[in-house]
Amino acid sequence: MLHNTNEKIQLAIVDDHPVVIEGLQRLLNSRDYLDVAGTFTSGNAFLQHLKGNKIDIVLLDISLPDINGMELCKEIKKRSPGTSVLVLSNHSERSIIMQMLQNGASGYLLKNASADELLNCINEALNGQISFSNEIKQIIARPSAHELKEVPQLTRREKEILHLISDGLTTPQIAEKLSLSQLTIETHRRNLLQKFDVNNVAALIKVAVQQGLV
Amino acid sequence: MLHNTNEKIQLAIVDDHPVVIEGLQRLLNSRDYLDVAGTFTSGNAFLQHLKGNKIDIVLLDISLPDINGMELCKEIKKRSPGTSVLVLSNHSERSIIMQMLQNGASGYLLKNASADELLNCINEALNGQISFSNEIKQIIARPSAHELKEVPQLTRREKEILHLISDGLTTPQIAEKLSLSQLTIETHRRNLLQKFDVNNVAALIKVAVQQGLV
DNA sequence: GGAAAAATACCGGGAAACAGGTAAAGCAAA
DNA sequence: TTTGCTTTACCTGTTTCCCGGTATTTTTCC
Repeated sequence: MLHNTNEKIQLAIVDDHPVVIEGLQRLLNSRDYLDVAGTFTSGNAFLQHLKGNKIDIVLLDISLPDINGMELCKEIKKRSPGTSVLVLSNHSERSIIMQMLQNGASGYLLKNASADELLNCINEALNGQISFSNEIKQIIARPSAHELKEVPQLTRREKEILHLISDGLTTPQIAEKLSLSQLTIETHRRNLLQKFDVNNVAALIKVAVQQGLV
Repeated sequence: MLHNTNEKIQLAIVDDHPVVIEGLQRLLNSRDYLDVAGTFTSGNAFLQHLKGNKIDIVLLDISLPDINGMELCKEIKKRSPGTSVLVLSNHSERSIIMQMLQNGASGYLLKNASADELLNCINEALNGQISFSNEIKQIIARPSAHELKEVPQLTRREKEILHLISDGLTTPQIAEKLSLSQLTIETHRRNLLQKFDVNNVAALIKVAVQQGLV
């Protein structure tokens, strides 16, 4: 995990604002254990670079001109699982932070984080750690009322049918699989829609996935 | 955040195994800044306790006899946002960890974590921090290939319609809202199903939510 | 300016889903 | 034993969705 002391950490920067890149370079070049191996203003350029070069950690903005930073993060982890992704962004929405984490980011800071905080997070991420700035930690630790909304209590059978619906099975298919009448499945569907107070399956599955039920 | 030195941290333990509770109590009672204010073998019992008592941090198992630990976590944060929830579980699946985080947990350790690690996480969580054991950090930092699956590239209109579908609007409703023909919406729906390689809206919305598209 | 992608719209048909209602059997808990 | 919940199943009717295909216009990009 931690590198030999005679071998510099290969770090890359991906941001669509050259001035941000320049500022980061100035800050990081003064650390003799870090080598700013490359800077990129587009996601595709960085992905190309990853093909022939090993990068230990990348400082990644989310808003990029070509690829969505969330997808880029995923692509980076797919192509080079050993590369740590540290998000450096102005987006402070909890849902974005959680999604970046879900997509494989090792850390997240806002662009207003201090230099010390950035370096600390870089070091922690290089040690295989999940690292956030304190500000991000407090955002994560404070879900909104919407995020804490209670889900209905489902019976065993309802859960089973909800899973099957979310897997894309139709009512006839579920009936066959469970050896039940299609009319039985229809009744269960109706009961699920009523419990979640939605009108159709799209809204049902959206809530169910968001709440971790499927 | 950090308490006065003359005031003990009120800590609670919720686990359905009395032997686990006892072991934790032995460990924690030796720390003079902690007060094990209560131990509970059921979620409801703890929620009752929360009504009249302030708890700074709770060590929470996920598998409980009455309430699902994920729902319990949500309920705790809803009723007492200032209470930190530190999950102590045998479940090491990344999806469970992420969902507990999403539901408001401030930290997560496996039950095989060392005493030092547990105490360290308790202290960090009390400082408003998100804290994990090193083992959990490595699980989070390593998403599976399934979790990194690429989502199709959607056009601007497709994204818009996908959002509306996930909000539960029907084809006629979307057509009216966007001032387009129902047949146009039908074509967009068909294209979305094809792009995601699914057969119906349930599977479509499931993937879209999981991938953070809606 | 041209090519390609995106967006719009159409057609017919059948299946699935939704909506409103009802009812009985089985199971679990008090 | 009783009560209440869960599960199963039925009925009719309407609406929506999915499936197979096609075509033209608009917009975007090279």
